[in-house]
Amino acid sequence: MKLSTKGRYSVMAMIDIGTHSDGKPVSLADIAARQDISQEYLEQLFSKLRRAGLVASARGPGGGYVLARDAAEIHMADVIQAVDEELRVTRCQGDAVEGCVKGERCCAHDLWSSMGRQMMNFLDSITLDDVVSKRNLALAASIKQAKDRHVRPA
Amino acid sequence: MKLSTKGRYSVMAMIDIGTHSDGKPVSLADIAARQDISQEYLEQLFSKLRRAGLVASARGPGGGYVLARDAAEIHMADVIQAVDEELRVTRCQGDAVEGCVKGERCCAHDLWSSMGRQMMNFLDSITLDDVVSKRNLALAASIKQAKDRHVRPA
DNA sequence: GAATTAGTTGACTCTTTTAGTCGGGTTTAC
DNA sequence: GTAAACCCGACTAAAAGAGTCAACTAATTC
Repeated sequence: MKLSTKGRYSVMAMIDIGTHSDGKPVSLADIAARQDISQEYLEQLFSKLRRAGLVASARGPGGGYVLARDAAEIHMADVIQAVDEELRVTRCQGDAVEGCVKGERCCAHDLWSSMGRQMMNFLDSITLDDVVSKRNLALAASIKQAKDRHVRPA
Repeated sequence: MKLSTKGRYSVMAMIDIGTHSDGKPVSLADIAARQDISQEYLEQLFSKLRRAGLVASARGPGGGYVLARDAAEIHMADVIQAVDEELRVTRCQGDAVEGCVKGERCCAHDLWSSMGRQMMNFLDSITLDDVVSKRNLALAASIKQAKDRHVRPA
């Protein structure tokens, strides 16, 4: 139950671009230095981020990466899904029933799929802009309050 | 971003006990057969579940495991934490700042800790009894509705 | 147009974690 | 006293995670 460094680093790098780009591309070398991540590893990640349409690249001197769209239109779920491949909590989720016990829908099936939806909703509700401008805390708090009203109903 | 089989199997096994025990202990051999999990592996997991005070064991013939307390008092978070050690999404969460970039609090820090809280709240809001009696779906739906009202405020 | 900067790609390696196995115990009901 | 169960630690194979390396292409600048 943990996020891999791929997801973490990608989010950090996206925040870095959001923070340091003023229209100009940001080079991987700069991100690597600021965020203390190996540049070669970043290259792998950005290859995926680019293919996912989250960043655009500029080659040559002065090149680097820029956000492919407005920071307010980039959701955390997009970033993590782009590099981490899947957000599924377990095999036995979604439509297919494979992976459940003996070909049947396992007893915990609904639990896992609710949980997956829950996390997905959370990550989808926060945009890169929220994080860059530190608005996430307030948002998360409001969600938490909403949730608390429904936790363990008496 | 996925749950290990430890967590999955443990929940399945706990549900199995909740379903098949009528006061009597349930043997690991039975659980293993019904849930299609290796008995030796289950032994490892139950060693942790027992130490966490979630189940109690009875040795000798006719022995096995029973829930250590009422199913309504056992939360999914307890089960998963018992075997999966930690529910932290990243290293850089909680009080300590180690693991963040260069000894400082990294830019995504608050995001990860909100997310951890979010998942924790979810798993803590669902009890073994909810899952055994299939009540989890309704609960999850109510949380989801509450959340939707706060997502992406205009 | 040569040099340089920087992205692009794929393969490769090292390490850690996961998922399980194995072999021995100990307790207790019958 | 024996068989059914739990109990425990060590071991291992396979997969995933994390990171490196080398060679290449594109664009800018002098």
